[in-house]
Order: sequence, then structure tokens, then C-alpha cells
Amino acid sequence: MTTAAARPRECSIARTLDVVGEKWALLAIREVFLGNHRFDEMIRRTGAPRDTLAARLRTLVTAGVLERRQYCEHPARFEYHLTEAGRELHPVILMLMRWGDRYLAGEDGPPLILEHSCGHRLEAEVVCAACHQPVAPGSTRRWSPARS
Amino acid sequence: MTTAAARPRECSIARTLDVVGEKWALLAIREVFLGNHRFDEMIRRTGAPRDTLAARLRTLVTAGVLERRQYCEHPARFEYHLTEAGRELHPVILMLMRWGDRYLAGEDGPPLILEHSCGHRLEAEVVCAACHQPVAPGSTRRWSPARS
DNA sequence: CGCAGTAAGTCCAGATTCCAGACTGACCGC
DNA sequence: GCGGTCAGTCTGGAATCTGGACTTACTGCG
Repeated sequence: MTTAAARPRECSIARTLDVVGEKWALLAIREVFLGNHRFDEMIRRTGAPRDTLAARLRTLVTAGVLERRQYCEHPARFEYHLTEAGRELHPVILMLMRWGDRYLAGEDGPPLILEHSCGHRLEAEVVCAACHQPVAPGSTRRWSPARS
Repeated sequence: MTTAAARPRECSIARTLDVVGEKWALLAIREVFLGNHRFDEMIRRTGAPRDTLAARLRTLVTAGVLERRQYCEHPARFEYHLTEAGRELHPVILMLMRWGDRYLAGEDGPPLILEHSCGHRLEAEVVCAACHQPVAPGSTRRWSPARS
């Protein structure tokens, strides 16, 4: 009775999306990158519903992307900081921003422009770490290791 | 009566996420990059509910990320292809994959390893197009143009 | 002192969305 | 005819999202 078996790919992209593949999660992370570490400020800057943001922050903390740090004892108050894994999401954020800059900017151009430490306006580019050449969609294929 | 005004940032990241910021949207795009252009095959490979995938494909087409092409006349059949804007999402996909490879790979390592056209195993890296140096989280700041 | 505000959430009820599986309609191959 | 493919749509229940009110514990300000 079976037709072609349904077997979703094992895939790092899918796994990553299980952690950060939701609008408010990524926007919360954006805020932390921009220096906002506090709940109420994130609410204001992202526009997320309080409930949803609270839930997202919880999952991000348990996923090891953010760290919840107490900065005030008596009225217990917490800040969110990026873990190392969280900081490694920087390239993802950067590429999302680049795409929006290119395809969704209005008349006024991108709402936020970044400057790289070299002094130039940042134009992010993805290259192969080995040959330093840009990685185009067609320039990759499945790696077939010389199996032992 | 108002307290601090709630004004979500104008932000290319948020805008981008309005288009592709959902698990199944990105996984559909992944499939197209991997060469699957057809609905049923996407269903099988992503595990998405048929309904949801149909809805996502519709929004991606209207957003100009995918193009719906008829490849069969009589039982009308369609394939999905990347537009130029869609192809430009490649870096996003790549960085999501990289993160999953690093932080969510199990014992067996990443489920899919790519080879760059230079012959090396692909290690994607984000650099500044101007100085070719890696872009670290702390190496950027707001660009303050010399206003005229 | 009392009022306003800030902060980090929680609680709620209603709206929306998601999901799995069944179904459709037009074909194809045996 | 029987089964299979393909691109969806339909369905009803489950899960999730949403905005707003509420809570608790402070810190000013006059």
C-alpha cells in the first residue's frame, strides 16, 4: 500500500530552524547583538507580544544561544547575553540583513547601514575559507570523501 | 498616559523574516537549491504538511523569491524555480547550515557536507567585500555618513 | 507620603494558524 | 481496471499567537 516513503532529510538547516526558525527568536537575537539585553526594551524594539517573547527567550536559553544573567537582586531582574553559539549566529543575521537591504529597501535605502572596522561601508560576502573565492549557488556539490 | 513609545525598528532583518522567516519557507527554498522543484517531492523531503507548504509556496511566489512554471499542459503541473532574489538567499541558507553543522551535529557529524568548486570541503566564511577580512560581531558599527 | 514610572514577567480569552490525513481530478503504465 | 503520480484542496481538532490587563518590587519626584 505504501507509495514512496516519506523521509524528511536529515539536515543542519532544518535543525537550526528548529532553534531559531521563527521571527521573534531571530529578532530577539538581533536586539542582543545591537546591545539591548533587557526584556522590556526588546518588547519595544521588536514589537513582539510579551508572552511570545518570554517563550522565545526561554527556548533560546535552553538551546544554549542566550544566557540569562541576573543583574539586580531585590526586584529580581535579568539580562540576556549571547553565548558563544549565539555569537556564531552573527553571519546568519548579517546575511538576512543583506538580503533585506537588497530586495526590500524602500526609497530611502536600507534603514541601517553598518561600517566595518576597516572603515568601509560593510558589504558582507560569503567566501570559501580555503580558496577565499565567493561561494555561488552553483559552485558547490555533495562532498564525496575518499572512503577508507 | 503613555510611557515610552513602542516603536519597533525599521529593519531589513525583520522585513526579510516577514518573507522567509518561517521554517517551511526556508526548507522549501533549500529543496529548490538542492534541485527539487516539485510539490510532492518537497512534501516528502521536508516533512511539511501539504497545506502549509502550498501556502508558503504561494507567498514565496508573490514575494518574488520563487517562480511557478508550468511544465505539463494537460494535467496542469507546476515546478518552482528560484528567481534572482531567490538565488540571493543562498548565503542565508549556507550560514544556517554552517551553524547547524557546528552546534547541532550528532555523533556522525553533519548530515551533508559540501565541496566547493576549488576542490576543498566547503567552510563558508563571511568577509567584508572591501578589505576581505572576516566580519566579527564586534567589528561593525553604525555607519555615520559624512552628511552633506 | 503618594503618584508615576520601570522592569520582567504571568494570565487570560479569543483569533489565528498548524497539522495529519482524506479527498479530488487528470493523467500514465501494465 | 488497478495502482501509482502529481498538485493541490478540504476538514476538524490541536496548538500557538496575540493584545491587553495584571502582578510585584522597586526608584524617583515633588
